[in-house]
Amino acid sequence: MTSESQELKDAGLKITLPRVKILQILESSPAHHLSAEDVYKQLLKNEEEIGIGTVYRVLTQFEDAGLVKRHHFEGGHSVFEIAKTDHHDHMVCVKCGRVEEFADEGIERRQQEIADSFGFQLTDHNLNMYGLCPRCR
Amino acid sequence: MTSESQELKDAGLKITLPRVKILQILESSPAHHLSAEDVYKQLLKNEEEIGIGTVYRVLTQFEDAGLVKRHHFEGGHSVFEIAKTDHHDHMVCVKCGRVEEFADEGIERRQQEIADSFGFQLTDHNLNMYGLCPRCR
DNA sequence: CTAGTTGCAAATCATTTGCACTTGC
DNA sequence: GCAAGTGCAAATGATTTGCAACTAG
Repeated sequence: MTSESQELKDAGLKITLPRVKILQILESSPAHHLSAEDVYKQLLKNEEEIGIGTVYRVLTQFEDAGLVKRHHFEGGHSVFEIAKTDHHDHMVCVKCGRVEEFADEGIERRQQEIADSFGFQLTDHNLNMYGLCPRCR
Repeated sequence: MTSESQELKDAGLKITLPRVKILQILESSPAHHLSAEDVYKQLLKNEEEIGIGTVYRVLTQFEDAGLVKRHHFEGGHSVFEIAKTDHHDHMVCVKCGRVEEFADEGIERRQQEIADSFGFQLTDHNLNMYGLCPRCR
């Protein structure tokens, strides 16, 4: 059994061809953040007969199962990212769409302090920065 | 001249009925963050003959003019907020929806340093924290 | 076998746009 | 008066869904 199949099984999902293929794409893509359309295009390139509707369905199931994380960046469409990495934040190029990931201990700590000062019990947080990347500026 | 008219004038926008009405709604609404649909519904309630297309056009103009700030929250649609206050971030209660605004000079500075280290020229950034507020926890 | 899954196309939702008709200045 | 602004409806782009055919267990 492939590692993808095992992951699906562990997540409680039936092992089907679309799910395995989409999981492979998410895991093997050099870009960490893919839109549903990106995944679909990659499937077409691999000559898989999988509809865009199925791509959305599978990605949503993966999200529910905790296999991927969905982000709503500015600019209209959602992007999906494999959820096995540690917490990190994002810096998005508004021109070419490139996404850089970073984590900063100081910011994390300060966020917690601020939440504490308001009496908030944090469940999640995200910091997104937008701008021009070195290549686009 | 009403204060709304003056604000439009200052922003370099022609004073038209849709713009004045929409600005009034944004300023008088108890909720700080409104979707285009929210604004449209409020206009209908006030029996104004303003189309949803115009609402989107006006909100986009307001954004360009710096009168409002657009946020992309989870769930697909954008929300708009009057931009009279300085930059701040948001802490949202996932239970009651309450939104606390805060600004932290240390975090702001650190964000800029991180962007610099990546060679990014920032145009915008936002930090959203989610959790339970004191009343809900 | 049969409940879950998929492909496809049609439907939906948020948002944008083309165009003929107003309106602000 | 005329460019800018608006209403409306049709177009768009992203995502969802209904349904008959298909497949994993």
